[in-house]
Amino acid sequence: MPGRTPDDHLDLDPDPGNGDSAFVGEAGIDALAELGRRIPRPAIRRLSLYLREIDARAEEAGAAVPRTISSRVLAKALGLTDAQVRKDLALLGQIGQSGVGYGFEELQGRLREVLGSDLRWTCVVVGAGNIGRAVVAYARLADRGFHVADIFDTDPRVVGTLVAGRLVRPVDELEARIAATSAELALIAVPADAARDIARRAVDAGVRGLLNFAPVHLEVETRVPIVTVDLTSALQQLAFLVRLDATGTSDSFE
Amino acid sequence: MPGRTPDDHLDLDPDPGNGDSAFVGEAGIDALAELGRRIPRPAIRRLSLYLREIDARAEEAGAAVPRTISSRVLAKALGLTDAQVRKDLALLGQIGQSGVGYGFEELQGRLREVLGSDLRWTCVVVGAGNIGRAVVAYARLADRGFHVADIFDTDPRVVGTLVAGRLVRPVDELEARIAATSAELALIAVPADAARDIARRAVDAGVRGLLNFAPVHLEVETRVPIVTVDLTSALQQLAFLVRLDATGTSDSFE
DNA sequence: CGTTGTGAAATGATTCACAGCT
DNA sequence: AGCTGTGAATCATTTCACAACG
Repeated sequence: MPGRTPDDHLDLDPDPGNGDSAFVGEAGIDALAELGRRIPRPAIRRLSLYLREIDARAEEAGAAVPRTISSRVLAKALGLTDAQVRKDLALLGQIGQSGVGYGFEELQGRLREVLGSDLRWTCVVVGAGNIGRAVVAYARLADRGFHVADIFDTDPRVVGTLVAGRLVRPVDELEARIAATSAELALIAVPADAARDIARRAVDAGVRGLLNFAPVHLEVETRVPIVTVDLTSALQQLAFLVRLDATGTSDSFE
Repeated sequence: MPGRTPDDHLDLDPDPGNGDSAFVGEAGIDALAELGRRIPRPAIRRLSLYLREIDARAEEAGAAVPRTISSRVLAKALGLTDAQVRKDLALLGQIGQSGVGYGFEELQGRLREVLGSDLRWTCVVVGAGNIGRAVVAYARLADRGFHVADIFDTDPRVVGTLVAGRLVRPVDELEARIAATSAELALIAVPADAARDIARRAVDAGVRGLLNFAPVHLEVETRVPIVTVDLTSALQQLAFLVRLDATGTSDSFE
């Protein structure tokens, strides 16, 4: 039953009334918005790992995808506990079946839905240095719905050249291109001292989220989600763990 | 899941009896010995941010570095609370001064000590694709003590070429070169299906920590710290947050 | 059997609030 | 005044344990 829980946890349907979730697993976006408010941050990261694992298994299995997959199997593959997996997946609504597991393709579909992998995200990449080029050339992204519309740089020696088949544009055109392409995400791969300015400009031009590779804390007046990936910080954390002789896996951002 | 925890926290706790850190290693004594306490995982990440911020300020200030810096100032720069900063820095021992703040250079030195930035870390990079090349070319790493000794690839068209002035070696030489250079860290930038094998080989050859860019969960028999940076996962998390209209900053790994 | 979903307990992390120092 | 360090309180997340189900 699509039980509403008195306390916290679990799924759609905050208020009495609208039972728009009568259909299995095909919850709408508004339901997602409500749902999201109750999803712990760490769980968001893991949801993306579940989808990654399931997609990998689907690809490997070819036509012979399993009918179901259990929390135990997912947990072992990702180094988590089965209880953790169940708690996370329960956030998506009643989707598993007692004694059986989770319907493989149903779970895959639901995760895609929730994570927005079934949508097309238009991105701009700012900075055509090593990181920017690596991102643009990363084919995997397009498979996941992330589409690079444009790449920008300031260096006149780089502007006008091709990177992964794409013309590098001068960064002056940033605002105009964001508007023209309706880009939702900006991937910032410029040096630290330029990142804040680019972030502000991108957000002012209408971008709704930032992925930041520069080693600075970004803050913009019109607040949008910002995820930072800092290579140096990741290495320092690793080095720290090595010195402590800690064993274990860590997933790291910034 | 008998025996092993899906570890998220370090609880290396060599010295059970901690009688109020009376000992303050202000000199360059063994930093971590005194630090025999449980450090929250999130705090490790933040410590590296503190050092990043302080280094940035030192560089900007040139010769005129401030004498002290307060938790409030650090907090505001990094989007944290001052209490959080104090709690974190208190982990390093009695290092601040009531009513004054933290000695700027003392804090800088202590953070470097604790994070191992004053050490020389020898790394190998496996995979000379876009990400591998970006890592090798990232000059900033050497400043932080991370030195790339070798870079490897399997592709015969890439082996023998130069990447950022370094000769790309065949991956068959991995073990021999790790031994020869005493490399402590391996940065894995190969496709997902090759990553597990490389991880195992690197660890067997003596590496003590892994930085993983491949979108897989790595596990090796001889357990060593592993930090994963997954670009796709980062983007998916960002996309999820955008759809929720969540505002806020997140630091992300894997 | 094996499996999910989930309250309840346990653990972990952050924030509060303030004593005490400069 | 401004500041740190820290116990206590709050908040968040994970793990436990088990009823219900196939």
